[in-house]
Amino acid sequence: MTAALTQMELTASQGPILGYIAHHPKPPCARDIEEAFHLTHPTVSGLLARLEKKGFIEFFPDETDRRCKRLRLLPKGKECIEIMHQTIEETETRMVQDFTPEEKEQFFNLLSRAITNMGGDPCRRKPKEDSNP
Amino acid sequence: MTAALTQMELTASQGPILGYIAHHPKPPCARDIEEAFHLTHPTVSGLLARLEKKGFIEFFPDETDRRCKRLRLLPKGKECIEIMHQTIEETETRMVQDFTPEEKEQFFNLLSRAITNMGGDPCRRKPKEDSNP
DNA sequence: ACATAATAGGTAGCTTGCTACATTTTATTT
DNA sequence: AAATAAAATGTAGCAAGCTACCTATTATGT
Repeated sequence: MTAALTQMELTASQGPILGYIAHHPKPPCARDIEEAFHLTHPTVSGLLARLEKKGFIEFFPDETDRRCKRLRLLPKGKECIEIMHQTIEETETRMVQDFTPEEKEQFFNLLSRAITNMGGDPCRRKPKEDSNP
Repeated sequence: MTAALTQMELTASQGPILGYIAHHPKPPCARDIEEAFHLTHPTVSGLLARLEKKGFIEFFPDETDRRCKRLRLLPKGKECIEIMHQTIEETETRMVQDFTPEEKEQFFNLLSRAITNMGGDPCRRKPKEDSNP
């Protein structure tokens, strides 16, 4: 994934930010990103400043709240989203390439429980079902 | 773990470096740490400089090779090792607290294979056997 | 209505990761 | 033996994480 991002002049941290903006129903503000990624606001500030400087995103003012700066992708940013999706699918497939369907099921269940035991978010997304059962 | 380290005035990166120095048969040099942790030499340089400044370690010259600076723990550094060991054991126990022995076995096997599939080091240490089987 | 709280964001300065380039010492080659 | 290559480390400068403190705006409480 990092290799794919590097080719697009993005870093491992910047890529997921673009993904978040792309999939958010309404244009998010910096605060939304802080919560989604569990980052502090100075960190997000810097990330967004660099994404703006490189022409992936732009800021625009919220209509009612003059404190918020809303975020949207520029065309250069939108181009990256599909490539990121492909890369995620390829990578996840490879990770469990030699697992049987039962092993996949077991693995994701046990891993989710271990993450929960450590106090983490279990997982954002369910693993894909096998297309040939 | 980070909480335990913070109490000792160590960061999450500095703690494992102390552990490595403590368990290395001979006093290591910066190069050994680069390889063990897959870090670049400027990163290691900075870490060691801060550990030295805070009095956890000291440098001393290699007897035959004037390029190397060997590393050893100072008393303040040695005190941290046992606390780190305890913390690791407590944390690992908690992670799989509600797993049956069979689930533990399965989990570590599947996780090792997934890591291998991603091109990583499978694991440095085997999970502990149950003491009451 | 006005004082106070909470919220969104900015800036400074630190640690830890990196790449790229320079220096010193040791090892190799011819 | 001299030239060259390899190895260990240093330094500069960037990205991305953090805490701590500041400003501007909005929301709340009396």
